[in-house]
Amino acid sequence: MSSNAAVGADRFSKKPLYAQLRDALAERISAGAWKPGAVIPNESDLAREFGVSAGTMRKALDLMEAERLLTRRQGRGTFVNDQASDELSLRFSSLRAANGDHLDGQAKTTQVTEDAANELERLRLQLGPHDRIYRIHRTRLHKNQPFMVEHAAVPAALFPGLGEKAEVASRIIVLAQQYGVLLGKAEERVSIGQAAKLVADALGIAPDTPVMVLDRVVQALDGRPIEWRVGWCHLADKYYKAEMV
Amino acid sequence: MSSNAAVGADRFSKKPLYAQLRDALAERISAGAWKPGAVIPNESDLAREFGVSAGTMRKALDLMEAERLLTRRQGRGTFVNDQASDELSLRFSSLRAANGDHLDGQAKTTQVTEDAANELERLRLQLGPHDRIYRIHRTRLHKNQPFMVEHAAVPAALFPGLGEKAEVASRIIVLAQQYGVLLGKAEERVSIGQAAKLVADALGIAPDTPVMVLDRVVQALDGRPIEWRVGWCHLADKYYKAEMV
DNA sequence: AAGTGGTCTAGACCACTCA
DNA sequence: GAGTGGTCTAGACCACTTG
Repeated sequence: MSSNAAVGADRFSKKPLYAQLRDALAERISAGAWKPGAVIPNESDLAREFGVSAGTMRKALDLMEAERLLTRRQGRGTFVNDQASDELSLRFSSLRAANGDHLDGQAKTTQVTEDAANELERLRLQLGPHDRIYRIHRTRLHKNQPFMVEHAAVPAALFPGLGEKAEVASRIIVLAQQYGVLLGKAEERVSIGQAAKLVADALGIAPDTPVMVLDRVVQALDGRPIEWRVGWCHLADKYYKAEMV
Repeated sequence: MSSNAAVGADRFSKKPLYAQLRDALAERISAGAWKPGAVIPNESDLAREFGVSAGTMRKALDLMEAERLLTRRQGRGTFVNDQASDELSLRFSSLRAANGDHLDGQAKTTQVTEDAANELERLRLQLGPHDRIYRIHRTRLHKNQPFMVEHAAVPAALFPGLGEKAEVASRIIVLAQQYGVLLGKAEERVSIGQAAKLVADALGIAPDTPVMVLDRVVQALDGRPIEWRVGWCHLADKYYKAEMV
């Protein structure tokens, strides 16, 4: 009984109830029904609304907290995370100044173009032969000094109208939140290369200077690739920080 | 009532019961009472033994699974993880061959010496002025080609008698399991340097060739630093892989 | 069929926050 | 003091594995 009707037409879904609840709640965030920073109803109200026990609803909320969608605070309530906050928006920014600080977020977007995805882009973004992408070229600055040139590609289907926007968010995390895309994990390949002429010019270094090459794919919460980005970084007085668990 | 006496003299500990249970169970693994690969008693037996409800014991076991101490399999039982297994022992090995494979684990240990920790070592390993360390020098090989020179330092107090061993495990994860140290996370700083003469000779490259410098501190589960390692890596046809969540 | 972990329920009580 | 999330309990039932 109790007929989880409210959880949607999950006819033959084999997912456990708490996972279905998470999906339903995540959809509310993605669709904008619950805004970043807002409080959501308390556990028992939500449990009642969905016709499940409080313990099951708690398990769903705990899951979403681990996925960085929510923050729960005893005595206060449960809040929708604002991915644009300082803390969360730097989640995938691995470069650090010599003193350990994050590099500040200034960026200059030099180009946004739409095109059919080439072979490499289709491979890295798991797209089909007719899918289109936006290519974004950017230079990142720290204390007004350029330190990294970036070429990014994002599936056009996920970010409709991106080419017409006056300002494109310089962090994929912020961009994703604007388009209702929930972020999952990212994977980065770090290697050493030599600065090509265009990169060297933009960074103010000599051509063929060794640079760190950052090749990163960011996934949505459901695992779909969202962004493929290659960055060429002049590493003077900086380092790349990785954490392993 | 129910007097969690079995959980130990936790007089004024403010930790929740499930966290105290985790500590008690982790101690059994650390002390060798439960061996790597072995099955441990089922949930309800453990709950009875410790005088807690099955749900609380489950929460402790779930925690330990997330910490990679246990593996639970429906219908089979709960097993102590063998940290020396292929899967787990490569947890902190971020270097990959061009095809994405892990580099094979051959290593040649060239030196193990005991000494007082110098200033840098005390800082990185959070040691006091009189603490001693073992310094380990190693060269790692892939397909019989040396690709990385490593200098590691570990607190002598945690690995007593290490200097007298005929063979020192080449992975900190394996070494830690041998000494009953439970591992937590690691943090790595990646930068670009130039091969010093000794490094260049060991790797068979020209001095001053750009190399990737891997500066890593590995922590125990309780947060204590266990190993500080600096590696100089010739990156030809390889890359460093980072995952971000 | 017996034994294991995984899910779900229902309810009590505690710890924290804030008006 | 009212409201929130956090802990803990007790028990039912399900899904999977193995003899």
